[in-house]
Amino acid sequence: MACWLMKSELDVYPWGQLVEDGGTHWDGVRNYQARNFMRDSMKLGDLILYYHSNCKPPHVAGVAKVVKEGYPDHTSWDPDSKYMDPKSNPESPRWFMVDISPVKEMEPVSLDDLRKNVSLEGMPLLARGQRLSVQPVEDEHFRIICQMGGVTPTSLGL
DNA sequence: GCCAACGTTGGC
DNA sequence: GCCAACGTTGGC
Repeated sequence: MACWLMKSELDVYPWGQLVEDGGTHWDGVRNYQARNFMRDSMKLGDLILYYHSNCKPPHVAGVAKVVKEGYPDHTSWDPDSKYMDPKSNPESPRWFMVDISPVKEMEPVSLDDLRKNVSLEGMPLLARGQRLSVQPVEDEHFRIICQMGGVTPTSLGL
């Protein structure tokens, strides 16, 4: 099983909304690297750190999991969607998404706390200038962040 | 609100 | 295929 981190802007789709909805399809990603992860790499049951960006402070808010593997993002050919891409269509979809569901809420772990933890050095999230909205997380880093948020990794099967 | 970083676009 | 211009992300 692989581990991931997904960013959501706090005022766009917060963790609480994911919990309320019971899950969601992760539409609207329009970056090739992120798309490739969702289309090719994310597998059923993979765990995800749910990260709130564009807020003070930015933080990890919970753990989610993949409940449906990559499939075409239909909003990419929906003329009413702000994510519409004229180069995508049902016959030749350009963009993909996965479905995720909440697993466990955690005590917020701020970006600053992540930066202070030397065990997390090398995490892509902490690299200068990075802005990938879907990114892989090493298992060990995942476990550490869970613990920082008061969640026991073994309770997640890690 | 600023701006650094970086991805994409499009002229050549 | 290069690269300047432009748009977006996202921390600060």
